[in-house]
Amino acid sequence: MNDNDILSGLTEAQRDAVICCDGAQLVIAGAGSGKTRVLTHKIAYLIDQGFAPWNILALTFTNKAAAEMRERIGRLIGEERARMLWMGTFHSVFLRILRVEHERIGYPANLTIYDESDSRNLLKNIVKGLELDDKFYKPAMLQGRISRAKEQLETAADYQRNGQNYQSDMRAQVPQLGKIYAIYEQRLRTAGAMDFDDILLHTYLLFKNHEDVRRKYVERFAYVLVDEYQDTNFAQHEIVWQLSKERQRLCAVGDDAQSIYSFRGAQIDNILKFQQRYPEMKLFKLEENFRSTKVIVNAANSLIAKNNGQIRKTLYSNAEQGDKITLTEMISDVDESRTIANQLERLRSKERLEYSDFAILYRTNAQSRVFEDEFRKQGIPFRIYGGISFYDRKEIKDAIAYFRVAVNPHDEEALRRIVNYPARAIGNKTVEKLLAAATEQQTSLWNVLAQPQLYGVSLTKKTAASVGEFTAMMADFQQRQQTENAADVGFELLRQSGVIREIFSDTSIEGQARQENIEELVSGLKQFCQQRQEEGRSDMTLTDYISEVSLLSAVETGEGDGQDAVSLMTVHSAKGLEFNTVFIPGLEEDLFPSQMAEGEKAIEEERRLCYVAITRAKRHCFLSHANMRWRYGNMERPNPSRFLSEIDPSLLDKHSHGGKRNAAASADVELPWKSSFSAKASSYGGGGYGGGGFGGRGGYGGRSGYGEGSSARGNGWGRSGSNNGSRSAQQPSAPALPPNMKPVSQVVAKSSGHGASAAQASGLRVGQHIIHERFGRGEILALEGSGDNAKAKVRFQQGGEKQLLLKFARFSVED
DNA sequence: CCTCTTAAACTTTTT
DNA sequence: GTTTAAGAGG
Repeated sequence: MNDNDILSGLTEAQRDAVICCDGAQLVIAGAGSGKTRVLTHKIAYLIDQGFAPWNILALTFTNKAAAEMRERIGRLIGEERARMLWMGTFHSVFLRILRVEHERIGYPANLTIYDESDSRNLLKNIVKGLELDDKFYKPAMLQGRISRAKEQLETAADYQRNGQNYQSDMRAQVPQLGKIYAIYEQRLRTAGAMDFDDILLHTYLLFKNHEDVRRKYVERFAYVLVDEYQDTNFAQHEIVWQLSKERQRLCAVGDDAQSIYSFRGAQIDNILKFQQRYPEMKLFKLEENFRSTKVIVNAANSLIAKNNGQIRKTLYSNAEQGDKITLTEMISDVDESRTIANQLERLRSKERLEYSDFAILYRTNAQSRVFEDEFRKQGIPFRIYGGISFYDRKEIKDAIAYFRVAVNPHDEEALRRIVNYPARAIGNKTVEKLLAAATEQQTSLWNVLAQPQLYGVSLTKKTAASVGEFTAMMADFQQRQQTENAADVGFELLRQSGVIREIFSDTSIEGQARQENIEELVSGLKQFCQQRQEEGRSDMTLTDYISEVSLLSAVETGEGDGQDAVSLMTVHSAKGLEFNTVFIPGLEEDLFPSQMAEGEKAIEEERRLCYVAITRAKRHCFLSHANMRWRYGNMERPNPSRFLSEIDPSLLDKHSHGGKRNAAASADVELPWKSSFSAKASSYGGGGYGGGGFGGRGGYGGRSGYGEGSSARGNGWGRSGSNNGSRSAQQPSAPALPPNMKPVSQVVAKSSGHGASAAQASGLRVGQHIIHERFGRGEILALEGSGDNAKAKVRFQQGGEKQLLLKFARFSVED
């Protein structure tokens, strides 16, 4: 391997960034500009220049990114050498270091990691112990505030010293937070556990308080590379500085336009601060996008241009112009999923694409549901990324908790989880008693459990026997796991503890799923050991396994990437990926941008998120928004996202479906393209996307019959008057309502929202006969709900019983 | 001490 | 609509 091989195939801009190895460099790499290519080739180049692989530290944001980079580097310089690189996420690399240097920070080498739910449990427990009101001291909120402090490298002592924190805690109605933080920190320490933020905080403190240790790692890491620098938080920024300040052999790669993690403490201006901190640094910009068509790049540019304060750069594409971006207005979320499925199939056969060329990128995981249903119905293979992770399942958490206790018995959260699972007569009361003693005497729950009498806890004979048996078993495994491999100990532990018996005695459907999960976990253990054996490594104890598994994210856990399937994932998970065709549904206010996004800064982040979504597409991009969406068990009528009107309209091809917002909801927003759609939209009208949709979730969408031909069409929701004149061009056949056929919604609308019952609001009563526009004659069986949710249960002469949402249902009362 | 029922909260993104 | 937590009863 020589320079030419490494440098050939790079553009001039890329090559410049690769071969500059003196002093700090900041590479601003636009979406699709070959960022990973620069990083991998640069590492190969460094090794070619004489750097040893084990002297190079490359930090990424996700394990997946690290694995992919390692593989690509392996192809350049050979796998063996690639394996020797220090490459991984901030958390995994520094956890590894903390284990080695544990004595310096007063932690055991076998420290375990608390995930968010562990942390939250602990906080809940602390709040309870302090007898504070958990209405004000909400665990999730406390966790957020403590996390933010840790990201700012503030220890509990620092936190309490800083008066501003107290002010802010007073305002948030949690004046005791400083105390809680201090106790939290102490309890973590007693448990030999760290939360995610601690990994960074303690790394920082380690380097800060132990200059010799810092020097050791400065020596080791002759060259430091950081991917996705825009996603680093303050702690990460500082640690990088600790490691690179003398030699400044540092290369940071990032794109401020793709910063989407500020909610988690990422500071976009770390990139700006980078220039101040490393004044000699050289700036490189990669502005040519090699991924997407001109249309897609320009559309993304037009959107992101609405943001202030970014590093100036102009992303451009030399690829073909490409098709316009399709923007479709959908009737409902179900209509949206169906339409997208159809668009997908049409494009797939037209361009002979694979399913894996497609991705559905949504804002929230909850949105995956409708697509799941629809794709299953149509037989479209799909794969959902994220959501409930494998490691979030109860049975897996339980099993892992056993592993954690075998590794680190003081791990309180894990211990509490398993001490009475499977049931072994160590009930809540006993645990409470033991825990109280442990907290009071500043020791771990395990210590008290192992020697209750020593800590002044008296137990009944029976309980004491159970406790003794349990602690003896776990103590045995704590010994064994130090020498035996993870697969053997892990399985034996699950068997001996009774977990296997417990899981496999349940033969219900759910029970079988749990069995499969446990089997998968065990085979994962085996794989873990086998792989390391093949690599000639000796680190395959449960400790090694646990520390790896605790830092995996949902997106990274599943396999089956080889299957030909459509990818369903959140925009966040899609960062760094690319697809031939991308669908972005749910572009609606309060969804994308999220309703949680308050203030201009938050909106800008949502806009960057949308930018990320669009730039995942290589050739085709479909945007859509629905006029009705089922959320939290309610039907909502969202407005189109502001982002849609921010994209250069000349790059959009706008379509609309029949169903329209009703008068009440549509008066406010006038879509810019409302008046323009006409001819093109009709091509969508013909299919089967007609009206379809009355009443509850079960009723609308495919189930109760869309595609009933023309009768259903044009009879969508509340197309009454004020809405749109232009529509008539498309649907001239929309009949005027018969005089007596008033949508009840008009009645309901007046009195809704004040808890008026269905009966009160509509003036309807049980037993009345009605004539429904589509379902015909029927009798009201029941009225329920109130306001917008008022529903009537109606039995129709043809078509059986249906739930009608009075707000939308169109019928008349039979005289 | 366990299990079943009912109430409540909560749904943005993740190392 | 969903999952999770607390309460009552066995």
